[in-house]
Amino acid sequence: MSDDRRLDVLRAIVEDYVATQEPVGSRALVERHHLGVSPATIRNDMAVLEDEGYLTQPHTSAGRIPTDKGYRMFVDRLATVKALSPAERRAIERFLSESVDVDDIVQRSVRVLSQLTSQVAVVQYPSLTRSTVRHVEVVALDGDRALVVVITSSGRVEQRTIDLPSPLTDQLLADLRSRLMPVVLGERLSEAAVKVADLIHTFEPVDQPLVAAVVATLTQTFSDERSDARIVVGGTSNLARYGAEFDTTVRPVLEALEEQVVLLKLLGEVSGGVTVRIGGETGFDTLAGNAVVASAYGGDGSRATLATVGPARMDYPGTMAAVAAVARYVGRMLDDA
Amino acid sequence: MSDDRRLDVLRAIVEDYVATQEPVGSRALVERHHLGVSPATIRNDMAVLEDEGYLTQPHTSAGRIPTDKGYRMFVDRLATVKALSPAERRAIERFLSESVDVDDIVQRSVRVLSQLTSQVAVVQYPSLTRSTVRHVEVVALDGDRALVVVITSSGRVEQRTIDLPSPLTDQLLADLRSRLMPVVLGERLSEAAVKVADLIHTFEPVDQPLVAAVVATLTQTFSDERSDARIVVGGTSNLARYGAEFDTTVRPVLEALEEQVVLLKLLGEVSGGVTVRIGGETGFDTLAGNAVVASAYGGDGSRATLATVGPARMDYPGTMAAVAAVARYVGRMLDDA
DNA sequence: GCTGGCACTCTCGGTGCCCGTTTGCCAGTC
DNA sequence: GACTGGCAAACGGGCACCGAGAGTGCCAGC
Repeated sequence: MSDDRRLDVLRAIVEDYVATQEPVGSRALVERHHLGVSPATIRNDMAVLEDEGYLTQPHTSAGRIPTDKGYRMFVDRLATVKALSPAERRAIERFLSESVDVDDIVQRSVRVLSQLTSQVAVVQYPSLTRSTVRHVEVVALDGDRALVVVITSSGRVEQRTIDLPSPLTDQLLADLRSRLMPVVLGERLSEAAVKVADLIHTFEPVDQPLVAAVVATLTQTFSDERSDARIVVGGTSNLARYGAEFDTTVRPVLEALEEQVVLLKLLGEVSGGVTVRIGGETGFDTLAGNAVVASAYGGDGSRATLATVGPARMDYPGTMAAVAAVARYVGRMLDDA
Repeated sequence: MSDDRRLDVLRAIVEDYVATQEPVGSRALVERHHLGVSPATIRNDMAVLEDEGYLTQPHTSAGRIPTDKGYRMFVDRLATVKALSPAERRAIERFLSESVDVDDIVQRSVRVLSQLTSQVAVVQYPSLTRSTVRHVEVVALDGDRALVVVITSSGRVEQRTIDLPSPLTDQLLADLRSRLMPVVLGERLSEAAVKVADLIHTFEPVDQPLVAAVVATLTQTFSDERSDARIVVGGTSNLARYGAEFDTTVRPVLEALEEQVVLLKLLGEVSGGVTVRIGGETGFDTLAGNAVVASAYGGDGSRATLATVGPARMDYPGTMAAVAAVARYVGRMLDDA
């Protein structure tokens, strides 16, 4: 028996099932694909594929549908890459290039990604930790309070209000500014957090408590993971395409998408290019029947992740192409900015 | 025939229908509420209420369900105010008080509001236009670019990158800073936008193009509506409680919630305290069968709106109480900060 | 190794039936 | 005049039943 044909059969089943969303039988298969053999032969292949765990049948006398393992095989070895159309590329590029700031880039990415894939899109804000310090500002507020603002190379602005142990004099404020900037400018956030700590001892003992308060806040801001934790979700109305039972399929996904923890984990384990995780591979039982297509984006200054979440029975080549394309454009935009 | 009893009947029907989600018949009604009359009498009342447009029946031999007009009457004249339990109040207060910044406050508000009401919650960012300028910063970037940062009394930070006609010298930068701040500090954004424009002429003619560029960006930032347009949506998984048909009830709502335009309109027309809009009153056909409970929050410095969206058959007293309470706490927090 | 044929299984849609609920109406009562 | 009890009629939900259709597994034959 030819192994090649069996794989062809698996590919054909995945493609047909994705297209029709209905279990595919041996006859329909030979009719739609010119496999050159009879349904009976296909049935034998199917039986083997089922034994090996690539296929399953909903009930005894129905066609086969792929298992998670089947999809995995399809993605790894059977799918042919599908490039986006030039029109789609242009649309992505044009839409994203109208962004006015980082918030806007993220918003637009979510939108374009969900529209392109008809799935739920998830985009993480550009990472702070790998980016560098572009500016630090300390602003005196009323009373014994101050505002610390950090601006990073990725264009993000983080601010914190602090309660000071004593009032901030103009003199000290100027001092702080002039000494802070040279130390941290251009440093990676992790470096800056260290360097700024050394600064305390260069001030007069009287001022040290106050400086320490400012420095503590800065350190906290520099090493804050929260901006990584900012994740935007869009396209949830695409969940309607599930068509099927609401409570068993859509609801768990909606709930998962509202859990920061889940989102972070889904996006966190992506290192390089386009990664696909199917069903149990996501690490969440509630996402059974679903798959996540993710990709890192951006260079050192803004590295983070974006992804789509959709039914396991999705158009993998198309989705992967869309995710890759959006990741590429978003990365380019952020690194240019 | 007693008008009072008819209204009691309407109230009872709304309450029962909200609780059971099933059409309520005359017998069930007399059993559950001690109305002191027989089912037959109730039937007569029901017939009148139906004639007047407060009730309808899904089909000939089923119980009655309230119409939008029926809910409206219930909300306006029949609902008894339901206060939140002390435990709930404390929970809201504690959870919100842990917020570290404005982003966080908004996030937490959405969360607490959706959990409290088991509905979809929508919270608009505090308005910029009514708040005042706390700080303005101009930062020189590489080349001929600069970053303008505006910090407002409501704690929001807005930043813009600008391409300058000529390089920004240290001297000019210092000049800009020292002259900008006194002019705009404490001014309302709308005022500041005007005042800052007058500033151009106080600079040397050579510098004016560059200053003009900065001022233009500032003006734009001051009068930018975009931050009003930032709206966070949460609790969409509560839509699962609709139980019913997905495509006809849940999908339109999900789609509406992804449309900024719709959200803005829903939140925009709320002036004072808690406002309820039922079915067609929302102005969107796609929200038929749903109701929006909204409230403005915050004082002059941060005025904006939050709301919940849920099925018209909702627990109005409870939802209204929750919306009012969250609005109160959020407003307090923002005005303190 | 592939094929056609055949018996078997299972789902799905349609039909008919019964049951319970609720209504509307009417005649009777306080 | 307002309320009540009784009663026929309407209607949906649930259930069993049936036949059609699709698909499988297996086997004997090429």
